[in-house]
Amino acid sequence: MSEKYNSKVIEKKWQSHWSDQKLFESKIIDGKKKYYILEMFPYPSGKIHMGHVRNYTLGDVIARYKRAQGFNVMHPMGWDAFGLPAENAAIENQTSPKTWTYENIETMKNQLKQMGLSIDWSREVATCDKLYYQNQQKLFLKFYRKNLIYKKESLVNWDPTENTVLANEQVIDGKGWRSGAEVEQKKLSQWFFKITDYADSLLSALDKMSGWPDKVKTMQRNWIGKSFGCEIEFEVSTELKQFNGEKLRIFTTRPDTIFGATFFALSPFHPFVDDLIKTSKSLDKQVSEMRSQKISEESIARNEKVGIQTELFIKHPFIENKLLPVYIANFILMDYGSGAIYGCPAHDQRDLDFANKYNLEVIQVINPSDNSEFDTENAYTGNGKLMNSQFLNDLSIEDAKKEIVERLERLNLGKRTTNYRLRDWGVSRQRYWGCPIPIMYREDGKVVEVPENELPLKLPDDIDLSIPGNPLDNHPTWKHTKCPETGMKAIRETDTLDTFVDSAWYFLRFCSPLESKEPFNIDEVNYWMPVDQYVGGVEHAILHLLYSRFFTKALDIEGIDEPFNSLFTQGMVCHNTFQNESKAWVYPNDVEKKNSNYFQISTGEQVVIGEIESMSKSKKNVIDPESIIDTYGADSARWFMLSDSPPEKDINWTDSGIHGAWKICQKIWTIVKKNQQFIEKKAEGNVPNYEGKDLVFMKTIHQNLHAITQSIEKFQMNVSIARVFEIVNAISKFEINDEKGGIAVKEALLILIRVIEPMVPHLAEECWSLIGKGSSIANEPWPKVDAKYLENKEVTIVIQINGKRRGEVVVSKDASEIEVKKEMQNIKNINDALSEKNILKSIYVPNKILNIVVKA
RNA sequence: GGCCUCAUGGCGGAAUUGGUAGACGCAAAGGACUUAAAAUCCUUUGGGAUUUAUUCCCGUCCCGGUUCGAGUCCGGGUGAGGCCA
Repeated sequence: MSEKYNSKVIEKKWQSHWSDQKLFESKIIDGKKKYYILEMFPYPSGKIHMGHVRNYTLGDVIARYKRAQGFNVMHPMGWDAFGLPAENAAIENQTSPKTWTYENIETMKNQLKQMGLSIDWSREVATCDKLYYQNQQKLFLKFYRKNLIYKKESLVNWDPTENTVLANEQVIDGKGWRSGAEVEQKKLSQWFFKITDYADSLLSALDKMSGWPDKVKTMQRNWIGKSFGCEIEFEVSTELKQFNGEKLRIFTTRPDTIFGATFFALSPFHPFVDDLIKTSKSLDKQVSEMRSQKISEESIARNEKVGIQTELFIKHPFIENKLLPVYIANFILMDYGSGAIYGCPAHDQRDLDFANKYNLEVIQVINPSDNSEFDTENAYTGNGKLMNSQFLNDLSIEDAKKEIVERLERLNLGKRTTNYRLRDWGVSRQRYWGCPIPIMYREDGKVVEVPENELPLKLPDDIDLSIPGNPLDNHPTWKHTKCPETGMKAIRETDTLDTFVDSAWYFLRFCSPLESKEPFNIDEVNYWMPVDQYVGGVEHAILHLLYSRFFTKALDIEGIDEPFNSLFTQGMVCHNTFQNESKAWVYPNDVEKKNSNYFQISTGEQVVIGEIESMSKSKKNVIDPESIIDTYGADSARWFMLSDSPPEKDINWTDSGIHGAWKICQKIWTIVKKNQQFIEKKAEGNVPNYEGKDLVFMKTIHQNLHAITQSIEKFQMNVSIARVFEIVNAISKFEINDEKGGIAVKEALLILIRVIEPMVPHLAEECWSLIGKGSSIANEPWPKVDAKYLENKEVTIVIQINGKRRGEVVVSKDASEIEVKKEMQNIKNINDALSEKNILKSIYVPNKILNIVVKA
């Protein structure tokens, strides 16, 4: 019994066994119900971290559980392998993005294998493989021909020192991350996917997606941001004669407040402003200053609203001779609506803040229904009746909206519209390590597709990343080509695609990863799609998931409207941060606790314990899964990830947690070992009718089996782990008195070993072979709950008096209220409580509770 | 600032969706085994009171409401977290 479970040896053994047997490779099996489980594929950044361990363990539990339930499970894995970090790493390490990426894939694949995941590695794809991006280029052309892709001018973050476009994450406090230079907003011609064509369908489908968390659906709804309102055209009136009489269009959701309009505001990025700044040097300067500040919805809501007054005025369409001053204001987004508004300070907080700052008129046009006083600091946005509004007076807001829109339409000044917050998806990246865009620009000015038979349009290997700018553009020869049709000279598109494009269809590619003619094989897709369960981080709640949904809809595959049937978003893995005296971050495994202070082991320096944050390389608060797996085993790591906290919540990594996980693995192995020969001896035989404590024992086992099954279905892995503990505790406490007891323990152990397999598969396999079962437990079906153990002949009824628990009685199942009351009379406590009281009524919930309402 | 989510012992968290609050684990304390420690096993563990038992009072962030009955539903507040290209 002193022998210990050696995870290192045993885990290796079973991993080779699974791989030799090709146990988890999947193919179409007609007539068998499929189950496609997918976890978000990782970016090959170097090594896996605890977040991956959690994500993939959760997915693996589902994969193995569904397999046991008799599903034909597909559980693939791949690599989101294009992206900026590879270019940075390549510069840093004097290597190429390709070498760096493939080396990381190799490392991380080995680490994932060490975790014992039931992955079908025969379906592995990497988005940087030319077979993958070749097909992506075909999809690009397909969408291009469907008019779902177009080019337009759009703003980018421009680093003037490095002459380079920066990604959002490379802009820190408005400065370039490497150069420290002030980042400018520069206009560049870029490719866009017309996701807005699908705005309505992406929005309305959410209502039917019951397998998605409400939180994610809400985020997507808000992101799409559908609103009803109208467009109104206003006429400019000014001394500047080139602008006089020009038309400006606005979008508003509150056309009813038009009589409260007291000013007009344009986004600094409005095309009109481009012309306006040409008229004045000082205006030009002020506007470019305003343009350099990044505008987000958050900053608009929080920051001070400032404006630049222009020489323009706007004619009010319904009030004769009324002119509204036109400002260029920092709180107007060019991307939302039409980049212009009229301001109605009385009933919009931003407008009121602005009006107060510039002493603009405030005209109340809504008479509050709650009779609240008119307030010059807080805009009234509630319900009410119109006032000060000519023909709209006394109408409700809804009626006023209808009336004004009708009038505007009749006068040809405006029209009813639906507006979306969602913008088209800009996919151009001025980078090397991405999918090349299969387009060329011919010398006659025509934009031409690269013909399909010339695909893949490959990335060149000989690039120089040390030169600032776009490496493909800098390459001496790559971009120069000829139009295959006309022989004319042409320049290739040197931008590459956003990596979100790569991940917008990988789940389709997994269905037929080796298909060479087309992006995917339609028969395979028809069998496997949609993904039954998708598991990943909530940080992808919007972009990745929305883009994937867009791709799926745009591909127009019959019968497949949505890619992911069910979605589960797991929480992050967190850990304390540590900083030494020079404020440098210190790895937690380099920290020891002495008394109540913390010290860095390598230097002896005292360190300060910081916030508990999501594990990230930059703050070094990472625990290396490799050393954990080495010390405690993959099963312990998996167990820890599943136990205690609900999967959707963030967890803190603790040493005591992993130690506890290791202990229970040892304990399970010990009790199986203890009963090993016994089980073999009593190997077969009919299940007896249990009585007495044997029956109580079997009830405990089956009730917990039932609970484990239910909680896995509900993604409550922490609860199923708790129930496994109860089974283990019950078995180790159980005393075998006779042959029946022995059979009961055998039955219990077989259930235990089967149900732990999704969580700790190596341990389960080892126990399974220990008790003389052949083959792999992964092929065994999930144990069936025997209903007879769930029913009780007797139930405990709680007796309440005035809602307070005063005792309990044990009666036969479905006993009547009269029986319960009869039984109740034997309880002194209750009799005391009822004496000299008037019983007003009693509420009886069969098999649960009896509540007696009394009055003194 | 807007939208969304959450709040239960020393800690992570359960609670059949309105019906015995605190399952299970961790930590802690006491005991057994041991020369000792580790490991393992057993016991106790929300707070308080007392007549120490089928006992009573309080208790799920705070205030109020609905209900025979609220951790769970409704209104208001406080605090924490997420998202806002």
